[in-house]
Amino acid sequence: MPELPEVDHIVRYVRPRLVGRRITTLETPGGLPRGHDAPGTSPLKLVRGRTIRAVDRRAKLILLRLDQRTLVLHLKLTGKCWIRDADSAPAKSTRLRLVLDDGQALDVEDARKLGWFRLLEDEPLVAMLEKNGPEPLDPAFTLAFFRGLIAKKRGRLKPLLLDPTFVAGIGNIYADEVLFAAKLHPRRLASTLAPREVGALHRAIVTSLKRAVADRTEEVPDQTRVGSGARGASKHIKTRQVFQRAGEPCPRCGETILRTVVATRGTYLCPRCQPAPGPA
DNA sequence: ACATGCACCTGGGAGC
DNA sequence: TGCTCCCAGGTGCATG
Repeated sequence: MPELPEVDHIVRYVRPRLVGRRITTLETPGGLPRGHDAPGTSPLKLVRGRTIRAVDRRAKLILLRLDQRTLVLHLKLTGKCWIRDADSAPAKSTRLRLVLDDGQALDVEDARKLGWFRLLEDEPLVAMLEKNGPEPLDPAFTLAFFRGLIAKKRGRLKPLLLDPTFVAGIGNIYADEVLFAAKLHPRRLASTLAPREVGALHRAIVTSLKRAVADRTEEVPDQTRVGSGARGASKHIKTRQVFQRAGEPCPRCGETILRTVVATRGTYLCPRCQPAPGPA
């Protein structure tokens, strides 16, 4: 489900409710994703009795810092996090419930079971985090830095933006929003960008993500869909210029927004603002 | 080394 | 109501 702004929002929501709390029990009411052992036999059992010292985000990962170790959560496409009363009935798709010493619980739900969680010591944690690309909202993500990154790339822009080792945190929604903001077609080759287009792309990445983070100010994140399913839209659809808006007018020029497929992913664009590259 | 496309899962909506 | 088909916001890995 979530990309950088959504994961960031979830972290801001759970952090004050988790930091300083001790985990008393670990439950897996809806069954674990593939590859996970039962908690009684896996390293996950080691979370019991530990105190949550901090909650951080890196890329789309949620990091629950415990004593000595870190519980890493990846929500993938359909993962959600809720703070619930520990007495409440868990949702059907609850993969993990961490019961806390104040009677609350952290529920991790994931209908498609694509997400995962792992308890890691510092060394493997650092190795895992290093595989992610740079954080686009970090002050170090300057235009000069970005020029160096993209100079080595030749592929099409959409799959490049979706590559988590290129830049962290961008998914299918923000890839389309970024390319629209930069007025670049998703099939443009990175190697064909003029210097001012690289500048526009850099600016679009930073401003689109910053705005999405700043928009998410409610205390409890919107992790639901209205109308739901694949075509469902969260209430933040208002902040989207093109994504899932096929058939609607472009907010910039009024041309009809198109849906197409690029690198197997549904892709939305304005054909006038984002002219297609030549056949070559 | 780099680019591409599919596999991994399940569920919801549309159309018949 | 109950099919069947299509779609889904991520990423690791096999394949060119």
